[in-house]
Amino acid sequence: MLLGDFMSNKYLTIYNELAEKITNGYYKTNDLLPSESELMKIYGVSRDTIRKSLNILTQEGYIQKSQGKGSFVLDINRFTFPVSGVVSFKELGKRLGKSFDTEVKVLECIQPKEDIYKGLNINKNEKVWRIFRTRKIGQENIILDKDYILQKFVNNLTYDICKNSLYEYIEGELSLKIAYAKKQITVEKCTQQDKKYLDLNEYDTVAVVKSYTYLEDNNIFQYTESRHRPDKFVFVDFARRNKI
Amino acid sequence: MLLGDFMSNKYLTIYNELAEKITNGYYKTNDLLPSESELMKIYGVSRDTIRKSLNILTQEGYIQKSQGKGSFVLDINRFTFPVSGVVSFKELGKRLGKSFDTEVKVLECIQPKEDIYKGLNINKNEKVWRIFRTRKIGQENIILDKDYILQKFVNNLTYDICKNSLYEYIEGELSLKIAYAKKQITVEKCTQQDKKYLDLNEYDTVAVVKSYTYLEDNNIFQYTESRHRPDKFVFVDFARRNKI
DNA sequence: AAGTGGTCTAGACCACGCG
DNA sequence: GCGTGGTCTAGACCACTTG
Repeated sequence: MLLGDFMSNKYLTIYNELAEKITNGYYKTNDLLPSESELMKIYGVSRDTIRKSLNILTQEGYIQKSQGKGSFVLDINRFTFPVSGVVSFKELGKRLGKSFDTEVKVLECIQPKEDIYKGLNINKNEKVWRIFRTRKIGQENIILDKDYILQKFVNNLTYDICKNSLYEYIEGELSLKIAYAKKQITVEKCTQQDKKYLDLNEYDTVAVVKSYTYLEDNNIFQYTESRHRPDKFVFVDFARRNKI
Repeated sequence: MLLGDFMSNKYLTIYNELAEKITNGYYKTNDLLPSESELMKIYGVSRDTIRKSLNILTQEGYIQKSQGKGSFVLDINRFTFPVSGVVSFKELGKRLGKSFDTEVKVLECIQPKEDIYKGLNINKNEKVWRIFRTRKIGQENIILDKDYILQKFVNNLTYDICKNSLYEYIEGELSLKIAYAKKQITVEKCTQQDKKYLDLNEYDTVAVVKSYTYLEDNNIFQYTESRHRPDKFVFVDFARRNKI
């Protein structure tokens, strides 16, 4: 299914509408959603289509189903910082209603060093874009993002694109389809580079989010290291228990 | 569906079998799984049942589907530390093939202080179990787990249960159904308590995972604070991009 | 053109909660 | 007993990839 086709999908349309109503407060925490058969009538679709929509709501933490009872609306606001999932910095700003200031420090197309090309599983000679950006909250530089993007997927990059939103350009203009990412969070001693680009004050460690991003065709596309001053770092996750 | 009923479910059985074959290496990274219609024949079930199994594999990061091509096996081993999801310490040890040493430091039933009962959304008078445990890797105490569990769900707790596995007791013996958890990861200055229970060496911060755990009937059940020495802390996440 | 996954439907039966 | 969600089936048509 395409991103740009404005949801010709029934189940995604219904998912979005229900999610919106939960976010709005039309359905409130601990309310029951209409039953599946009621939703069938409301939207004029089959039960399976309704169930697909409800499954996504469940997966995303909007509702909790209970056999014999119905679908309860969960409190989506207990944590208000939804960093989980593959989300870009600009999208994050939007969700939080704040604006962050991004500065592009480095933008170049290089043959990467060993640790990078090995991590990306490419050969030595393949070129990648190296992008360093700092993110300001208030007056202080809090986050340093180091991106490495395979050039074969993104021919041209400009300061403006990097300052605005890489993901917007990549998914919008280039219509590359980002599928999934593997992330790892650690705490590391800060480097000279961290000190150079960030206002670390008394801190001598940084919280580091390393992630590999993949496209729908299963090609690795990007490696990112996001380095945060510890006191401003938050990562939030909604996890369902794996049965079995 | 029950945990204890040995998967009378077709789609879970098939999911488990396929996941096992991927973990085994029977299906290798970048292989294509048999097509949906082949799997239908292999397992003698309908297409929807196969698709349910494949959806879970997709969700868990085992495979990536591609319209017109098939289902590719992903490299499940790029990160070998699957901490994501709701997983107990003992299960983690099993997956890593290591054994950790758990010591129960505090076990008592109390009326909690303000920050705890407010976080749990209960009233002042309700009793909770307070459990402090340290986890040793090698010779050093690396993790301090502080659990608060509502007493109304768990009447009796013993040192043995806490030392072995709380989750095993809760899901096995009491057959409470854990549904989901909300987690938050931050880095905090270490407290006197951290210094008391952990071998922090030169570190003056800890990585903190706070999580609220909920049952299938939507009741909050537990609050946990897991405090890690920064150099040994890793959190791994597999995230699919949210369309729309 | 043939094969793959993606969406949607209609109908059946089961398991659970509640009055 | 009734209504709820959970599982499973059979069949249809569409969209995409590959030869």
